[in-house]
Amino acid sequence: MLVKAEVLAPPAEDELLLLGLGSPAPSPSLPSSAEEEEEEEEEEEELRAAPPARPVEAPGGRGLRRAEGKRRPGRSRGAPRAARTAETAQRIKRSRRLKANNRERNRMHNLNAALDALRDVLPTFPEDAKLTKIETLRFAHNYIWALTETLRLAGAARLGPDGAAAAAVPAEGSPSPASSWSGGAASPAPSASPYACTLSPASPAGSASDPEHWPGRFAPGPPLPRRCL
DNA sequence: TAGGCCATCTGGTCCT
DNA sequence: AGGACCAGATGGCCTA
Repeated sequence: MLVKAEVLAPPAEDELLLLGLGSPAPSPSLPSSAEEEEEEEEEEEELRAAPPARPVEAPGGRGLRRAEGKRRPGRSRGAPRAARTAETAQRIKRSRRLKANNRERNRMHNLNAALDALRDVLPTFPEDAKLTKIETLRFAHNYIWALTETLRLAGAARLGPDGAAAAAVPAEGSPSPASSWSGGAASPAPSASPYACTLSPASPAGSASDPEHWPGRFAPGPPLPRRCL
């Protein structure tokens, strides 16, 4: 998956253009590590091109005073200072963007890893069925609700028919975890058996008349979802 | 082929 | 200033 995305990621031609770099042999399919390397190189290039104390930005070239005695050879052929400054600014901007992209990518990878961890603790059938992100979240929500109900019922049974509310268990009528789900849609009906199909993400999710709780392939009744059911 | 899902990029906003 | 977070846009892959 990750590999696919990275391999198929379009070559950042515009980046190279913006950077004004020659052609650093950009393979159309840059693995992320290579990409990062390239970015680091860009960073270095940037630093080389525009170190913080670089006098280019200083008006009047104050910073050059030091070397003012001898004119730097060969510089005269370069782009005008203003152009170079603009180019440098653009490079810095671009570099920051790339860094931000990297962080964002990592952030999403972490998020996906957490989602995978969540998938791992959710019972699915067949075993290797992979829930989508939204399915995972909904299923987890419903699953927690079902477990909570189990505890509650078990507690109630232990305390006898009088039904004193079991400690640490949601009292009857208290909002189930689903109460704030799907934009405040009603929680799973207490009367509905949440255990009818615990292995299905669809199990306890609200009443059949609640479309918010039965989205897409989780909708009750035929057709059966291609996964998990 | 349309629609769903996904990864990534991007610019904006908020926080430290 | 820089990083985290977020939402919109985009494009690829897959399935019905």
